[in-house]
Amino acid sequence: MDIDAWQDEGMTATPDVDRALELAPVFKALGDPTRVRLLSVVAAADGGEACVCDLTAPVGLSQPTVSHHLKLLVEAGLLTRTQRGRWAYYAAVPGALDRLAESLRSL
Amino acid sequence: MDIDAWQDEGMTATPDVDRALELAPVFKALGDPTRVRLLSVVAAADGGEACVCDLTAPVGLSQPTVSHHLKLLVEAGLLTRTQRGRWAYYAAVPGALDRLAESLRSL
DNA sequence: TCATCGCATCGACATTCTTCGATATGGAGG
DNA sequence: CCTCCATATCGAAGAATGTCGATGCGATGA
Repeated sequence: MDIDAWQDEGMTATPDVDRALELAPVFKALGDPTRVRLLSVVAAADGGEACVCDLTAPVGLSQPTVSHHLKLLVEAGLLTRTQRGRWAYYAAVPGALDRLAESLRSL
Repeated sequence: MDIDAWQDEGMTATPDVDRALELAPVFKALGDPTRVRLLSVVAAADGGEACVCDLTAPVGLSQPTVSHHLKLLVEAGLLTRTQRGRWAYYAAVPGALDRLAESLRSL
């Protein structure tokens, strides 16, 4: 990568690069209509949480695909996963979107 | 697609789907560190605009690659392109990021 | 008019992503 | 235990993405 090249030259990455590198993956997680929709459905769900079985129908995709997208959203720090009984409940991370919006405004 | 399936069943797409479909492409444009960086460099540039020749060095990529990323950012409605002489000047679309941040907060 | 400069486009390649069906895992209940 | 049920993981296929060198194109200046 270019950044590695910089570091090979003994230079330290600028704050701009650091912020871009930590911001882009979150945006990438939001870069799919299905995931934006999942986020929206989860946030609007009763109690602020929903299990996978409640999410497959709204997005119209198979269960494995929905589980995959949910995993990406968790890895991006936008959703949490808690297992209760045999169900996995997904909920929005409080303030995550607000913090992201703030980073966006000060970009 | 799933949405087509819904429409085949005589259902109209919900506002959620519409918003996800118009929001996701913009987030996808921000889903690459290089493009986040380009946006930042352009915004911080003198006069709020920069030509391609000023942008290749900061991101450490080839000129065709930078032009490609800039095109994506323009298509996403985040940058404008104006040609003056033989230079192409890119500038941030005023308020675009703020509007995006707003959509994000009300997601 | 012709050479040059800045940038866009093209063609190609490797990588990543989206999606699915099939299968594994693990908790609940009989 | 053994069987269901809800999810996760796996493996694969097709599409999309990031990157580059080579080339095309419009504008400038000699």
